[in-house]
Amino acid sequence: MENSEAIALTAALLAAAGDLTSRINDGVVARGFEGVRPAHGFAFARLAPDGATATDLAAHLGVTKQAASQLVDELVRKGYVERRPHPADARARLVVLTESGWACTRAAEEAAADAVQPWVELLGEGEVRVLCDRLRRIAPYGPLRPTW
Amino acid sequence: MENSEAIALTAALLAAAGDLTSRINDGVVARGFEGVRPAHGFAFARLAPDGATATDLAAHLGVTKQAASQLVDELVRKGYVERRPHPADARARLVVLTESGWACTRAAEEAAADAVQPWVELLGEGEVRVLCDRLRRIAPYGPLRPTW
DNA sequence: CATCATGGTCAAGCAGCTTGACCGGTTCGT
DNA sequence: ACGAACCGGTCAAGCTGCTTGACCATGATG
Repeated sequence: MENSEAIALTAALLAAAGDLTSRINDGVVARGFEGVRPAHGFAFARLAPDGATATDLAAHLGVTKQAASQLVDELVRKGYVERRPHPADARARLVVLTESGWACTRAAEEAAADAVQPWVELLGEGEVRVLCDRLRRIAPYGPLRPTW
Repeated sequence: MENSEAIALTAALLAAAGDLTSRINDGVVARGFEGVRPAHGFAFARLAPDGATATDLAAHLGVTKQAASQLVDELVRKGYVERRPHPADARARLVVLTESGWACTRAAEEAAADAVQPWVELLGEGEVRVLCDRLRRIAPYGPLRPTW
């Protein structure tokens, strides 16, 4: 594979990812959730199943625990999450979604579905699914880090 | 397509893009170009053909012209680009790559090829090419904006 | 030639992150 | 059981890369 093709692939990947991300974010905002940033979405993804500690979140987002804690502060202020005492460790605090946080998460999923809609129309549902499969086989799925 | 699949696709896309980007950056640094960030790569991509003005660059990167100008300052300081008088507009300055800038660009292409290598081994060259084609048909290829 | 648009710069400020120091609770070795 | 090291969380200070706002000089337009 030629070098320039590799660059083109990277650019296409970034453009696609950026496009989807900003569309989803716009969709969430349009559904009435103000002041949410894409980073919050990634936090929600980690918090949704059973909650998580700030340190867990930090590892997941690829930032320091202080940064994660600040992000949690912000989400608390906006009413999307709350801190509860951790059932098994008195040092830790379990961060869980509030009802509003769950609503926002659902909104994000709807917005995501809307955002991929044009792709489905262009490539067909099967192709999109294949695309997704390929990507998931490739991407190590580590911490989500801001890449530039 | 289910909502949760759309989210999974987005996550996979972001993970893949982030993975590639950071690998390329690491590869460039490993080739001896210090202090380069992924953002510089996007600037190089715009500057490479015939140079560009700071305002062009700003539009391409999705930032203000002041931010673009600061980025150019940084690249000048590091010796990768230089500002020349614009041949057709006395207000403007044409930013062009120096020899070192060209070397860095070539290094980035090599690093990109290396970064994609595991994908090729996993999916085969044809599949990767198809993947790339799909993405390019989808992504509007607008300004490259930091997405979160 | 008056007016407005455009490329660029200077200056100030801010958001989101980092590093460093620290406290209280937990875990482990002996 | 007890001291040492470890770990989750917070406070505080600082930095980087960006933004907004004001401004100047040149170019385009009626």
